[in-house]
Amino acid sequence: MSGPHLDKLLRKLRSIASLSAEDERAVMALPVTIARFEPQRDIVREGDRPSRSFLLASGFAVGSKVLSNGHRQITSLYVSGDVPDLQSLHLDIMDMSVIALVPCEVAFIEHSALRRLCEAHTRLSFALWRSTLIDAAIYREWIANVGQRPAVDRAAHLICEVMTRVRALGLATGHTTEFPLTQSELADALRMSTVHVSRVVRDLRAARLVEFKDKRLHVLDWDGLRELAGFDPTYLHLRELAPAE
Amino acid sequence: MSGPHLDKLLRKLRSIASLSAEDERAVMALPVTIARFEPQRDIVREGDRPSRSFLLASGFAVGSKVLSNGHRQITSLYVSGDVPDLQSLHLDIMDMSVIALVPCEVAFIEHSALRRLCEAHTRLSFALWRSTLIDAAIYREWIANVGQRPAVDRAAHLICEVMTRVRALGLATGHTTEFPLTQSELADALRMSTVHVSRVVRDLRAARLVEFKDKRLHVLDWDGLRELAGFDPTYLHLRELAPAE
DNA sequence: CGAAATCTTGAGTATAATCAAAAACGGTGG
DNA sequence: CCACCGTTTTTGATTATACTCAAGATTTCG
Repeated sequence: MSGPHLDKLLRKLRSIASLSAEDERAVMALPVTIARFEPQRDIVREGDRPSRSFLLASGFAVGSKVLSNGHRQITSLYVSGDVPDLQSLHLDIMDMSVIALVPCEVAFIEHSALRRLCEAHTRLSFALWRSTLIDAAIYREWIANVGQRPAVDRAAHLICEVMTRVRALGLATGHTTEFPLTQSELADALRMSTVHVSRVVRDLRAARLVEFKDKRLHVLDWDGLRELAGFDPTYLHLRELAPAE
Repeated sequence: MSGPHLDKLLRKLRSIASLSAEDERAVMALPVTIARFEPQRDIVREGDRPSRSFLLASGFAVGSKVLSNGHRQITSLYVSGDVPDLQSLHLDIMDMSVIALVPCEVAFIEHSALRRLCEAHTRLSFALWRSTLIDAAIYREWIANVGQRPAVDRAAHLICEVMTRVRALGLATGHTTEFPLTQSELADALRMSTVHVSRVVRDLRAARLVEFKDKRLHVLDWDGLRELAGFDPTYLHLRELAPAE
């Protein structure tokens, strides 16, 4: 069952690597199982030992870890085209959960099929490896963001990252995109209380940098936001950065 | 020029994957260039485009990012056996620097040689990929640590991680190991001021959990420290966790 | 429309930052 | 070995950023 779902994966891989026609055919030939997850449902859970990975074909999801003190940290955001648990191909146990924020279409791909693909197509294997390395680069930036930026800059940086990523995948119209995080979820991503998120968002709005409406994000002043955040997209390792406007 | 340096790489790979005799021979046959870096020297720099990766054969290094606001975040710690910039095999530009904290012996390995190795030995390719995925898992945990734990727990968690990693590599004697970070460097890793690190370290000492002396770390009460930190080593994805004592 | 969730605002507080200065340490050369 | 220098660590006092608590407004959704 291929269909339009694997298109999303191709689009993602093309944004970070160059593939041959043969590579693309091999990707499109992957057998997948389609499933749908409602908001707040776990797609995989910390502690699971998956025998397959999944492509997020549509929707919006987050990766999260719950600590022994009960606090939750959101470690990553996923949009359509991402393969949030590709790591499970080589790591047996999940050390985070992936949670749907909106209704998500998901295409499961058996690890065995992925392994065969990697063994037969070195360039594709390297492209998938590269994809996981970019995930790691994003984690590094998040450590720095969560660690060293003041609250407003931190929020601005997250917004810059999301906007750059969705634009690279052609998922944004101008500087507007889906952004279904509640302020409580933003708080868990940005190590802030929900109260403080509310104030920070108010400040960003007052500075006429961004606007939130209907679970969508509008960046009104990209250059201003980028400067506030100190955002440099190098760490996203995109093949060609989408033009700023 | 192989020699004892590549032994360290083998030991590391064995701690996270199982290799055939043939795989091990192929690793030992890698051509390397040996270099030595003095404390505080950059081994690679943010913005570099390396044509080789390096094995840290001995010493202790950190990965760090400097933000536009001038603050520095240490994103990772590296001990002998680690290949801190293995990512550069598939990511052209460095998004962090790696800095020696003590005199470090380094074995450079050309990317071309690594690529040939991966193409010829699928199992080794997967082991190296796995190694980068474990790095990513550690980043995830750091995001959670920096984001959601109070200062003392945060420091305790970092110490637990280091101790577990060096013990898995056989680099510790009991619960004592090399630990050359100054409090200022700890501050950059744990998002604390140096003043606060001093107080936190005093508290850990007062609780008779750890002791620092001669750039070495002694864990006096492993279970107490682990409990304080809420430390669960799952995310390190070690093949067999070294026994706690 | 009503109930639940989310967001906003204000007031008081806590954790950790900053500032400042002194003590301890580590390496170097006399 | 010891005196000296720069670095690192410690301690105290003050301040700031962001948290908690609490209540009210708004939005979302069945």
